[in-house]
Amino acid sequence: MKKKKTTIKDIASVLNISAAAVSKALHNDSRISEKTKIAVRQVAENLQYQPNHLASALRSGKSHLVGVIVPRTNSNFFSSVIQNIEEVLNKKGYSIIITQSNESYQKECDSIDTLLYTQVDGIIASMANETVDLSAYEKIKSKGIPLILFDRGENDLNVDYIGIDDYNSSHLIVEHLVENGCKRIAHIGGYKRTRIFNNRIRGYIDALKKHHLPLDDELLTESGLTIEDGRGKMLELLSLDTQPDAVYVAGDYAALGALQVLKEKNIRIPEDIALVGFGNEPFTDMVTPRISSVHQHSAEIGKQAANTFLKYVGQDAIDQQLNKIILNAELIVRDSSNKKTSL
Amino acid sequence: MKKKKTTIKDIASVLNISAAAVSKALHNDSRISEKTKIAVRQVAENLQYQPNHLASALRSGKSHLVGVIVPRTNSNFFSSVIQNIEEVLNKKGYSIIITQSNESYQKECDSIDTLLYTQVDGIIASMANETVDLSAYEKIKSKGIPLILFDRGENDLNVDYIGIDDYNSSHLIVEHLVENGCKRIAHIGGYKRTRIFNNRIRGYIDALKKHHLPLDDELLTESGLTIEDGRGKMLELLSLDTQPDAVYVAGDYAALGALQVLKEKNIRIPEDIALVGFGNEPFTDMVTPRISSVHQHSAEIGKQAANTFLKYVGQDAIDQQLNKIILNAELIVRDSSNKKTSL
DNA sequence: TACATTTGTTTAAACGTTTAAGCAAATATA
DNA sequence: TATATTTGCTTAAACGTTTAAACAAATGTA
Repeated sequence: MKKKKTTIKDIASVLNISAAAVSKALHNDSRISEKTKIAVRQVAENLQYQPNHLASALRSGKSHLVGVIVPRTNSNFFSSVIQNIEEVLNKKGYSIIITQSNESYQKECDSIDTLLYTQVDGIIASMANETVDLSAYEKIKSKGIPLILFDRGENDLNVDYIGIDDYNSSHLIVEHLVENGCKRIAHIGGYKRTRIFNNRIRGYIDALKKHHLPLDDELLTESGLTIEDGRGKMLELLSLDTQPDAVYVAGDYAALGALQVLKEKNIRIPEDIALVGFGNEPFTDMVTPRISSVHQHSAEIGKQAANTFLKYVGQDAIDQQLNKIILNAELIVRDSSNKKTSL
Repeated sequence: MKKKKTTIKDIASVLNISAAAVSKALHNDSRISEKTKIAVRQVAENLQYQPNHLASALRSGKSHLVGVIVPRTNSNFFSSVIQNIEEVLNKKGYSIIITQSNESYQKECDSIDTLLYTQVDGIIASMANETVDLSAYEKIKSKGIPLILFDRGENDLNVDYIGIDDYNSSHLIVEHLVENGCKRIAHIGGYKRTRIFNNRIRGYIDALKKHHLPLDDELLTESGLTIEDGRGKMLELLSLDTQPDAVYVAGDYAALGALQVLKEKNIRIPEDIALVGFGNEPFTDMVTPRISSVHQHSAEIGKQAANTFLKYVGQDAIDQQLNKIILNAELIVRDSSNKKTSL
């Protein structure tokens, strides 16, 4: 009862030729006659032949599969990156296997094992927040397949990286807030151990200095940047003796939490406190007031990551270097921080 | 320079035993001595042995890969379903390959081909809006691997299906609106050719009848349910001679578009017009006013889909039937339709 | 006509596993 | 002691491709 799959041999026996000839015909080899090719294609069609990837990948040593590891897929940023990676790679005959780390180091290690086991030709990854031990990533490198990091990267791995200029983004934001008359700017940041959040924090500090603004420890906090974190940190900021007149949040979800608190406390936005998020998640444009945020060029990041992988395809020896592609982020100014239009 | 991967043979030659023995040792075969097993595991560790999935899958005929096809991953519903599918399947040693159809029939066909080519052991899918020709799905069935549909299904395929009770959800919504004093309820629906949207429309019509409300053609529209569609259809409804006092939108994104229009026109929600969405996307709880919506039990759907697949694993002959698992959806009442709390 | 090249195909090995079958040695059974 | 069973391994084939090497036939060249 089990359905027998048609193989190259079945086609061969129908036409009384060798399996090798069939294989070559299907690959349009120049040494196969046009007549045979047409016949092979015809029979393949009739028998509903489906090439077996496992066999060809095993034989050729190329699986034409690329692993993609992201913290989660349900943020607009990551799903947009993925979509663009897929688009570029599909055109070149590659499929992608997506795995989510859920920000867990353990899950990330498992994912890497699964991907290596599946014999992917390369891995494109954005690291989990938790990840500090790089051995799992070293393992990828040791297998001799290309590893491309994006957004959440790590210099020490010495591989290609695509991301935005986080340090400079903070400058843009602080500058914008200063222009809007803010003088006491707080930062609800991510964990410093994650490079991108560290860069945002450094940028924040340096930008304050540049504009001769007070650098107050109590205005700078670290968290996981969930909605709840945003609420909690905002409440803390409000309980200070001197409240900030602007809050720059390193993630949109946390910015949303902060926004909720401000609204509940009937604090006017942006008049009393201006708010800027990071990531330009679609909801920042949906809530009231709309939240200013930083657009991360997710589509571009995805495309560049895919192209970087393709650069290595066909190379015998993969010798990767720390090669950073840094895109300029764009600040999207909306109601939550724009005092000028609300005049 | 190319890095040589360690194989089972390398381990065998180190220990001076056969490759078969190594294979069995790694699979904990009872006919291999404990001593050998320990030695094998030790050497495997030392040589950084990574089993080759392609080879084992080819030989055993089981790839332990499951394909998942969704319209897109960036909705909360789909990413939650995926996450739960992955969770259940990972525990049983399966990995998933996710592909997005982007609501395109062509892309869906390509995805199916890629998945079959990759020799997945089964496919879990939610169909694209565009899809009417079922031949690509018939092809999956003809390969003798299980096909599980969720959310966007099709009876004619005679396979397992997991979804919510769309027809009844419409009843819940209409009932809720009637209880809130609404008498002229419009429906911004999806395309009737998609079964779930058809069911929502049928439910809407029948519920109106049940409550002896006018069934007015101009109150019932079809669209792709994007934000833009929601805006357009809402504007149409507002231009009617007698405006509705409630709008039931079959998708949250379109509901958001409708909400934007209502706010722009300074129409009070829910007093002048009550609004209900569908899908319980996180942003429905973020916007002002918060949008009432229907929770689709995405986690449960994912788990059930995965378990349904697992049911077929190990069966020689897959003989699928139209077997529907229908979950009860839950109406989450929020500000946009709740007149009682605003009294 | 003799030799070289091109064309179209076949043969056979290989990719890294798994697994049925076989077999010798060790152990148990009578 | 002779026979049966168990233990621990080996051998060899198979999974469905790809591909290097070989080769006969057809065609080109001198």
